[in-house]
Amino acid sequence: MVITYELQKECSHTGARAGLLHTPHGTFMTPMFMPVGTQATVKTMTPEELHEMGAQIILSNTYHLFLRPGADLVEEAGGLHSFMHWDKGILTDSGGFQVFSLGDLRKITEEGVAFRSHLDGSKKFLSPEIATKVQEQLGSDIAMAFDECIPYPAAHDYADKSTARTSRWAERCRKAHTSSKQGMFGIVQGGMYKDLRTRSAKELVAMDFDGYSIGGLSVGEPHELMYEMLEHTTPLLPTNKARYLMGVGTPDCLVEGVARGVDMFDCVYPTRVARNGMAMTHKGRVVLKNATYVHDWGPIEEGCQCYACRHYSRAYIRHLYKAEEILAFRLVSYHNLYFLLQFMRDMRTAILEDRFPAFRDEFWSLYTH
RNA sequence: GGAGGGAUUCCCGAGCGGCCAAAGGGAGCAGACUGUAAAUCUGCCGUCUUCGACUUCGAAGGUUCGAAUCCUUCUCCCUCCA
Repeated sequence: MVITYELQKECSHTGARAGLLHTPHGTFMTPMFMPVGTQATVKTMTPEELHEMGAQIILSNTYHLFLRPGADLVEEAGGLHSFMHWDKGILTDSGGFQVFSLGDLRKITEEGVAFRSHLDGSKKFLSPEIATKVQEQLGSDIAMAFDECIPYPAAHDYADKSTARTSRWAERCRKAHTSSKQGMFGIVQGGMYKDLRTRSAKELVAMDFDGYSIGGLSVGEPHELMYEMLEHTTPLLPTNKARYLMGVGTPDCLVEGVARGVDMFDCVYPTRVARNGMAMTHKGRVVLKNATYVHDWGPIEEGCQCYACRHYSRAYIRHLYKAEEILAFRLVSYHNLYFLLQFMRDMRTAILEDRFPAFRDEFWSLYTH
């Protein structure tokens, strides 16, 4: 198997676990956060910077790269790693999320999904087989099965049919996948229904993927509901494989996800929010654009060792935002990613030292919002 | 010296008798953002405690039921002719 998970330590009070994920591009520590680089770039960050902040695996996206520049071109470049100059892990999302987010631009059938390109309106088609093929061409370390991310709220009947289809699609992906240099994860769906989550998990586990992700969460439902679904789902997954909660990236959800046995996360949140003027800290959000920071000469977060915090004040960064200077986006993207990456490292250490519950309590005592 | 044009709420700029507290931008302020159609989107933006009331459209007078819009004078800007 190309991708393997090695469990190192389980928390004695929660489901939290620390482990190692072995991939063709290195062994990475879990729990981990994966920065998102949809279009073969983590917006505004160079690979050197990602390295420096301790990023291990980054995400990229099948749908977006399929449309532009096209899988053939990336293949011609020698795959995504060499195309974008990143020598660590890459996980490619299958395009399943775009099935969910592109709304009217797409039409789902048993065969696959017909898209209207958001770039030029042209007709495109993605199926389990095509998504798999494209990901093989991209050459990521981990490919994701092509799924449908169910919106929230969704009726049981719809969620039922959609989840069953996602399973059939997963089976097709499994069959279509031939690469020996790439692993593939299955995606558990089921909406907010436990019976469907159970069925989905069982069906996927039977297909023996290299890891399992939990999809269709963090789509607008209350956090408590997401935690409940997670709590129900992770125990259904094998302990010797990695579990990946897709699309989650605020610190509160990360701790609670880890507490429920999740090993991997990804999210656009830190980078998107950075471009919109907000920094993430242990105390919660800091909206750097706000007038309160005009004369604030302290760093984004006191004690943070990131490049931005070591050299720049909130007042300066606020000025950069107001002047629409690109450096603001870079500095805060750097900080937010660093913050989450460090946060995951701290969690991992706490798990290894068997003090995760205390870590979690301390986190909640500081965090607001 | 002569002939025109113009002064609008923080800025630019529409309005040219009632539907105007006054379009639209910008700036400012605040909020949202969770497998990225996102350097995006939303709200507020004269004062007062909401309905509503009150004070505003260079200044002062005037016409009118009613004026940012019409008239008179004044102040300041701009263009052209000498």
